[in-house]
Amino acid sequence: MQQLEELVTSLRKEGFRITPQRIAIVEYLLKTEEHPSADHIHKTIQKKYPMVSLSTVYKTLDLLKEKKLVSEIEVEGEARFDAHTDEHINLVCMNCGKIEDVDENSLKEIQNRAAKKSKYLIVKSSFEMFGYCTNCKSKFN
Amino acid sequence: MQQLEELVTSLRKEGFRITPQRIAIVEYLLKTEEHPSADHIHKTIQKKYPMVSLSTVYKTLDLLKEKKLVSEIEVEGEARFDAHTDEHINLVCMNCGKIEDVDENSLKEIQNRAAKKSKYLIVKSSFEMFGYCTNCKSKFN
DNA sequence: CATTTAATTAGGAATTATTCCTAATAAGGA
DNA sequence: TCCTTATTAGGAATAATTCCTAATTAAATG
Repeated sequence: MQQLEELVTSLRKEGFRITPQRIAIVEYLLKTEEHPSADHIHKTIQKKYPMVSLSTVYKTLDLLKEKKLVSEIEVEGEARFDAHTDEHINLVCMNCGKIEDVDENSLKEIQNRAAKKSKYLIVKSSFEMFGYCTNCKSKFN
Repeated sequence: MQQLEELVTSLRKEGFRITPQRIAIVEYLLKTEEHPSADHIHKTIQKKYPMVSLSTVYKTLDLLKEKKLVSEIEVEGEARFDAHTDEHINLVCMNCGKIEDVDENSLKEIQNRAAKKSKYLIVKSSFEMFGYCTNCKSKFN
């Protein structure tokens, strides 16, 4: 996801209104590496902007997903969001829930191969790995 | 997932009871290619065995997951199950919900690379691609 | 085969992430 | 500044999953 200014102007050009709620959400997503859930986003930005409702967070995330400005991954029945939209692997810690991104060049190639084999028209991919992060793995060996 | 008999004896050896409910669920999972949801499994086996409750389906799926006899993937807030437990790519049709498996040799290698880079201890992976299947894609071009 | 007992089940209630609904608000063009 | 209409807040509705408990039953034992 690009810079805040570019983003705002591009959304405005498409006829979307730039509200303080949207700015707060986008701003937070741009600077965090946490892969937050909707609820987490809501709680976090409420500290700074108390008047943001959870339903607005959901609605804004829908918009950003549609514009492909954020990507979504599902972890344990909960959606988590990320402004890193290139194809990458998400590593999910099964203990603390932390998610780390790992770049991997071959994903596009794999996607092409799968598309050819299956004859599906592929729109997006999601690569997840589950395990234990460096902090947590010592507890589970 | 192996044959029914092997499975049953291996579970029994571990002290689990072999109930008609569990047999029905395992039997169905072994023969279908549908990647059914818990609810779908429930509805399907109820035709043959009317006295199987949804909570038993959920509990049995938990057991099978723990024993790594089925794998789970999440699609649109719903878990779908598959007796195909080797690492593979799941192609999900965004129109009809059909899921197709595609084998891909390089997944293990990618997993190893990601583990090394991130220092995570990786337990399982999930590779999903979303798009339109051969039947549905003509409607969306 | 009858008895025992602990695992399993049915059924519904509780939980929880997400979506839906609507009146009130406010962004941005005129 | 005014007007139009997209957006929001807040809570109710929805739906998948988990939890709870009394009743059932698999299977070990004698």
